[in-house]
Amino acid sequence: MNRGTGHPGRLTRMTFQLYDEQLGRVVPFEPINPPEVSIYSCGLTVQSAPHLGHLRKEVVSDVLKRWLGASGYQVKLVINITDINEKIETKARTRNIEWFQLAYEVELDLHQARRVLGIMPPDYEPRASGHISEQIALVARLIERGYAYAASDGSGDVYFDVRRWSEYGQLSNQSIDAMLDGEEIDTRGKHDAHDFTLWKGAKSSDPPTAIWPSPWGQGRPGWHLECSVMAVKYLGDTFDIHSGGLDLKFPHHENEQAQAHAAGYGFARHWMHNAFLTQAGEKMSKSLGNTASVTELARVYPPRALRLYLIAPHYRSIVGFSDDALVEATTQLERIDGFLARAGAAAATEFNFDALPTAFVAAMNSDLGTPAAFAVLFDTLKAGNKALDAQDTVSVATALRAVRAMLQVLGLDPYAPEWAESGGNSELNVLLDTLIRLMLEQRAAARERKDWSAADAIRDQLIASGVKVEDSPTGVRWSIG
RNA sequence: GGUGGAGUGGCCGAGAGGCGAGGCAACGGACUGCAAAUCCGUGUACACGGGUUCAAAUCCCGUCUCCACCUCCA
Repeated sequence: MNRGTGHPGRLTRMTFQLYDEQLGRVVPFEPINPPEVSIYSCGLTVQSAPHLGHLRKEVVSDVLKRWLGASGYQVKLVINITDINEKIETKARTRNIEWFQLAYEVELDLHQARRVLGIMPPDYEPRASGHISEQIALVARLIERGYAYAASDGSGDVYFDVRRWSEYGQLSNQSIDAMLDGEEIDTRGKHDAHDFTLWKGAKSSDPPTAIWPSPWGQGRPGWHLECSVMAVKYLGDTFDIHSGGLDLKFPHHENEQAQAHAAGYGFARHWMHNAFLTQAGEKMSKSLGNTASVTELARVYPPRALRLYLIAPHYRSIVGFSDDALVEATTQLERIDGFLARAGAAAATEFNFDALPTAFVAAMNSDLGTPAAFAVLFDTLKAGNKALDAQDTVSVATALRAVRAMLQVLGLDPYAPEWAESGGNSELNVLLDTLIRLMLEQRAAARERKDWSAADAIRDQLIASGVKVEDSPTGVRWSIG
């Protein structure tokens, strides 16, 4: 990525604002060690292929990273892989494979889905199973400090003592006494039903490859523990942003924070939660069975349209999934690409972030305000189109530079390397172009002799084959559409 | 029961006291041989009932409906 040299870093760096859930308003973002920014984003439990809702989270952290990068920060993004989970084991068993095989399979699916949507890989992607010793150390530390205890029922479990930690509930603004009692929860061995598991004693049904020795006997770490450990290990005791889906706010993030703070870590300075993708008004989730597969959708819609659809609404807004919305996103993308083509954009075109319109910068700085940012993009597109009509090449070039820079931030620039492979086989493209140009020459000849029916017949054939033909003062252009 | 969020024009989707974000669709016009693309124009939108104010989609009170979390979940 060409960051340019004189990007507006200094300006934007001071003014980026993020929504603070506890205060209910945006607050200035102040990194601990500028220009570095450390972000931990809760990753997938790799039990089945990711759906579009999961990818919304990925795309949000990708845009956040791109924006902070464009603003002059050096971003370190860590996204974990949760590969220790009973559902993974159960599913693997039904397929007669090991849990780690299934986990790895899904991890590869996730990577593929990221590539499809032009999401840059995180800077590191640790797996929970690779951090057992660190997790055991954290449990021991919490016991030592009096915030955790081994179960008295011989189960080998270790729990976090929520009543001993007075700030428990702070992140999600809940009090233990007001929470559901949860008669369903097996409270044996717990001081309080809300105490959560740090270490789970082994059960006879556990695969031998999924249990580890510990001071409390054979077992495995609890889910919440993994993230606390990996975040601290890779980003430090205190880091800038911790993000994830809204459903993780409680209990996962609450518990993560409780453990980390009780262990004496500063932990996350900002929490960021993205809202869900919904289907018919309900959260898209595996358990509801209303998920949309990324790879399947990518066969129907241009992948960049999927990405546009995911980032055009604000990250804290619920987004309703529908085919109509994806069709619309595709149309919007065509508007963008139409301008790029007419303005003569090419991979080699120079651009940098100085070209970003100030309104775009302001929008992005305001809690990653992508809706307003897209409004600026479309305004610029209109200005560029007008300049094109007026043959004002200077204004066209200005608009093009601005559009390219904005698309770069949004991860939608078709000439960026992440979309290069979606361009298909270049030899085939050259061949296709030659053939279509042949037909267009025949059409031009027919038009020359005012044989409209012959000219239109050629165009109709092309349209029927999925090739769009556009006449313009500077010549004919074709595109697949 | 607790916590948080939502209800905006045909549709999607912003905003959060005054001047109609943006997009898609539709209609009219310009351009075109005709189209396509592009541009110009066209909309008395803010769940309901009260209140505050010179001014309310935005603030206050009440009501209804919906969603999420409190259990594995982006």
